[in-house]
Parts: sequence; structure tokens; C-alpha cells
Amino acid sequence: MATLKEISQIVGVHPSVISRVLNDDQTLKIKDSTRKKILQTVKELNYQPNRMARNLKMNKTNMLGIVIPDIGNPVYSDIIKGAESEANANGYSLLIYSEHNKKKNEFLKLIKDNHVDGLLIASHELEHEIILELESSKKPFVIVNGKHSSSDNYVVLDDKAAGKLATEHLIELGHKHITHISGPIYADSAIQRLQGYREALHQNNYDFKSANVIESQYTIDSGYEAMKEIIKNHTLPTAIFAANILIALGALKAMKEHEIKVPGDISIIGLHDTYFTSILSPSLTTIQMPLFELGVYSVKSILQNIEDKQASPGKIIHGASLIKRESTAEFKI
Amino acid sequence: MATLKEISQIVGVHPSVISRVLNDDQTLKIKDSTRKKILQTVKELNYQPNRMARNLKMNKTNMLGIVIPDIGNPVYSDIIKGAESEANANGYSLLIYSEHNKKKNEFLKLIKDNHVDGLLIASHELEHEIILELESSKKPFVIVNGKHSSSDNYVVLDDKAAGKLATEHLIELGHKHITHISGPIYADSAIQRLQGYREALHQNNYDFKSANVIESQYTIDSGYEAMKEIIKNHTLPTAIFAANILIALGALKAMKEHEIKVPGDISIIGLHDTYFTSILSPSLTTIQMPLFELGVYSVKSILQNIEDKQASPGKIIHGASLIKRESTAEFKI
DNA sequence: GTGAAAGCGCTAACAT
DNA sequence: ATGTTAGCGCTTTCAC
Repeated sequence: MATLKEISQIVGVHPSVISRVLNDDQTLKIKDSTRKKILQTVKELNYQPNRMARNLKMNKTNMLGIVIPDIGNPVYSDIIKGAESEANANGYSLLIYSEHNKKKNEFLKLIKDNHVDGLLIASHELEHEIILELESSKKPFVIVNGKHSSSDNYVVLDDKAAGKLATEHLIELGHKHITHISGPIYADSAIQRLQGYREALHQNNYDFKSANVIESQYTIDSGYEAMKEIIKNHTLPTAIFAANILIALGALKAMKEHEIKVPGDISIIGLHDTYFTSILSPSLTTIQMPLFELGVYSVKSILQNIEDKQASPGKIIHGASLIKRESTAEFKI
Repeated sequence: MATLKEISQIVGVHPSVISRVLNDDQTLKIKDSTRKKILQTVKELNYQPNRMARNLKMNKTNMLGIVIPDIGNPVYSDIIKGAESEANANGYSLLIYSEHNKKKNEFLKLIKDNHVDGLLIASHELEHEIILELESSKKPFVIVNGKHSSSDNYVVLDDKAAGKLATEHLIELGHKHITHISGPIYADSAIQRLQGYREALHQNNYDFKSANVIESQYTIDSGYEAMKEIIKNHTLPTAIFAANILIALGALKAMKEHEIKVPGDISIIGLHDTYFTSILSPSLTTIQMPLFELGVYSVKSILQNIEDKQASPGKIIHGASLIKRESTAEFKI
């Protein structure tokens, strides 16, 4: 790879001039002929500025990091796509840091050793000390899809509205016994979705019964276990609102094993839509969330923070829409 | 963030000594007391060597890149997990470069500007000139899950064996009319899988008919179109071997729309297993491929190349196994 | 046992 | 209109 020095020797001009030409330095006065010559040799030698040198000099890597629990989770791939698209549009690239298989909180190194200029954190288990460390690092960060008591740097979805929408859909279909398989209660998203469920019940003069809420992780396995518990311990509900797509998949699996017909015996609606929900049999009714936009806005927020040196306040990305498919049907006695 | 210089001032020793202590320089002779003092202040100040400076000095980023067509594709997430795991085990991190939404061949920049020390390329559309550019860059690269006529740096799966296994399964179930929805014929994986299909037919004294092969992209939409074409133009087969999981999903969708029962009317087997195949109704019979191992080996190969300065030859990762589920059944008249 | 010096490739402020 | 200089933070070779 050619260096600035090499180019300068060929063109017969000082390296710094080349640098200024390539970086569009407006204050630079230069003859058109030399500029041409420079640009031509740069092109001929296929010159590419050395990123490592540039980074060191400018104290900037033009990389953003995104910390996610698991790269295989379809919810995150949509967030990533949004984040990546916005990052690229601004000359940044996105380093995806998947936490499965890593030591806890190891992601802090990304910031501490200047690997990235800013960090999106889409991980729900964030301890207070971690936030403190992040803040002391002076690098911008934003908590994506979750809140934390000790930080205002967050971007979330309107999970409450989504939970309400899901529950209202089941109510409109005439269901009286609606069970909610919630996410883990330490996650703000789970709390909000549960809250939406409660509000919908309340506004329709339904009693909220805590026995109708089963807590689960946001995983297939955990959703499966939750559904088995519902089947074992309770009188069967006629409808289920699963707080997450993976939970819904797990619940479907359990129902299939127990030969519970969907939607004949039980209707089910899941939160988050993904590319295969329409292919399931029955196809799954879902609440679609603006995950791409969540990623986009999170990056916007970080970039603004990088420029302004001050964090933007917490933000909610609205927009949750019902996608009615086959897994929910009218309640019939 | 503290720098070496700052530490050195506190400890009262030259920066270079600190560097040598931290990098375990065996030739360094130093008093135990000063070493202790150094390590202690390093810890107290939470010192982290500046990655950008280190990169420049050592001409090395300790990053590997992986170029994939689409981050949402479950096939790639397993490869990524394997690659990441092996990279991390060797002190490298993995930069995921998803090509959706990017200019073609833009990934070359990753290498040219020294962003990464080596590149895994899991993209099927690789032109000859790109290979040339890669080779002229002198950085290690490996083509993952695909071959290319002009390079020996590849790691592939045993796609032929997988295609054979899938087809044999259908033959054993008594099917006579087996249609193959193949991948795009410019992809080596598609050619190999088709070859496996042919071999299985041949060894069982079945005629190979080109009319029984429909070409598709490795996407849901394309698989859907391919299946619709089969339904429209041909006498229906009794079994289908889909060259890829997404193709299988698309085919399932088309069959569902046309009220074709699986496996009652048509049996279907897909290549690649993923987390939700068992949850589909009917659950999908698949050929599971060692994708994680593919990722692991690809990184091993790159790292060896970085050390030895010479590429390892092409390699096939064996291991394709049938996972029998509900979507395939015995042929009954 | 420790220090000094050089330099990776680039950019930015200041000279000429 | 172009050149000079300094320095980002680190590692490495050599000197004492």
C-alpha cells in the first residue's frame, strides 16, 4: 500500500499538500495543474489513507459499537440494520458485539481502548456500576430498547402501547380469559408491555389477575416452559399475549405438543414481527414494532452526542401496529 | 484515559519500561519492587493501552472482517458465531460487514485501509477482478462457503453429501417424483447440492430429468416463486428437496396458499437447520450442516495465514446430518 | 536495571 | 502556492 510520502515523491510536492487536497481543505490555495497531478497519481496508485494513522492523529475511529445479547435473535437483526444504515450514511461503520459467549461486561473494553467512538447498548442486564464506568469514559453511549434508572441516554419503543394494542385485539375478539406471558420483570420493556396489558384490561372493565401473568425470558425455551406451566397449573385461557416473538414460538411449540389447537382452542398474539411469522401454520398474529427506526434513531442520537458533546435526552420511538393473521380468532363458546 | 507517559511520571520510570512490563517482555530485567509499583498504578488508574496507537505502531488491528450478504439470514448467524468464537479465543475481534444496503465490492476498503488484518468472505457473487485485488493486497482472506475458480483460499461444506443425503431420504420413503429447488447455479454450493441430488438418483436407478430442477435464489421470495411455478407448470411431484432453508420456507408458503398438504400431498426436506424449524407446522425435516465449525475453521485458516504468511489450501468441512421431522413421510398411492 | 531515541502514517498550525 | 514542523501514544532497539 502506498503512503502519502511515496505519492509526494512521485508528484514532487510535500505530503501535507496531498493530505489537504484529499481532505478538501478549503483554505488551501493550489494550482489546478498540481491538484490534477496529485489526484491522478492517487488514483493510479490506488492510494487509500492508512486508517490506523488517521485514527491516532484524529483521536477518532469512525466506528460505533452495538452490544447485543445474541446475533441470532431476529429482533436484533432489524435494529442492527437500522443502526448500520444510519451509521454508514454518516461515514461510520458499525462493530457488532454479540455478548453470547463473552465475559460479562467485557464490552467496556471497546470504549476504554478507543476501539469505537460511541456505543449502542441493547443488552438488558446493565448494572449501576457499568453505567458509571460508561459515564466516566466520556464517550457517548445510548441504551437501546431499555431504560436504566441511572441514565437518561436511552431510546425505547412504545412498549406500553404495543402491549395495550395486543391485548385490545384479543378483547375485541371476545376473549375473557387472556393470559400474558411476560418478559423478565427486570427488563423495562417487559414492565411496559405488562403495563399495556393491564391498561387494556382495565379500560374494558376486566379484572387484572396476577395469576394470569407468567414471567418468562425472551427465549423460545423459556416461552415453552411458561406455556407448559400454564397448561399444567391453570384452567386454560382462551387467548395468550406473548411479550416477544421467541416466547410466542416457544408457546406454540408447547401447545402443539399438547395438541391444543390454535386458534381453535387458544388464540395467540406475539410481539415483534419477523420474516417467518407469516409462514408459520397457523400464521402468527403479531404486533410489529419499528425496530429499524429504533436502530436509526439510536445512531442519530450518538452522532449528535459526538458532535455536540452533550447527550440527547431519552426518547420513545412510537409506532406499533397490529398484523392480523391466523393465530387469533373470535372467541366462541 | 491515562497514557503511558502519565503512568511513567507517577511511577518515576521511563514509559518504555512500563510498556515492556505490560507486554511481558522476557528480556527485561527489572526490580520486583518497581514492577509491583508499575502494575499497581496501572491498575489504580485503570490504564488501557490506546488501541489506535498500538495498531499504528504494530501495523495490526487484531480485527478480522466477515463479509456476509445479510445479517438477518439465520445461516450466517451460525457461521458468525463460530468465527467470532475462534477469533476471540485468539485475541481478535470480528467485524461483521453485512452487504445488504451497501455498494457492491465496497468491502474491499476494509482491507485496503488496514481496517482488518484478514477477511472472511461469505458472499457468493465474487468477480475475478475482486479476487485479484484481494490477492494484490497481501492480506489474508478466505472464501467461506463457496469456491471460486481463481482462488484456493476457500472453506466449504460438504454440499454434495448433503444433497445426496436429502435425496436419499426421500427415495427411502418411496418417492418416485422428486423435484429439486436448487440455489442459483453460479453458486458452488448450489452446484454441489444439485450434484448430490443427481448422484442419489443415479445410484438408485432413477432417471434425472432437468425438468425436475427449478432454480431459485437462496431467499424466501424466490423459493415461493419457484414453488408456484412448479404448481403451475408441472404435474406435482410427491417430494421436494429445497436447496436451502429459506427456499424451503418460501415453498411451504406457496403450498399453504394452494392448500397442498405437507406431508400428505408433498413431502419436503430443506437444507440447513435453524432454531425455528422444529416449531413449524408441520415441523421441517432438514439436513443440518456444521455451520459453526465452518466459521471456526475459516478463522483458524486466516490466523494461520497471518502467522505463516502463506495460505492454507482449500478445505471441506464434512458432516451433514439428517434431522427427520414431520414434513417428510412415506409415499402412499 | 533503566533511559533515550526513533518512528509507524497521518494532519494541522504556522512559515515562507 | 507550497514547505516545515510537531506530535498523536505506543513499541523496539540500543545505549548506559
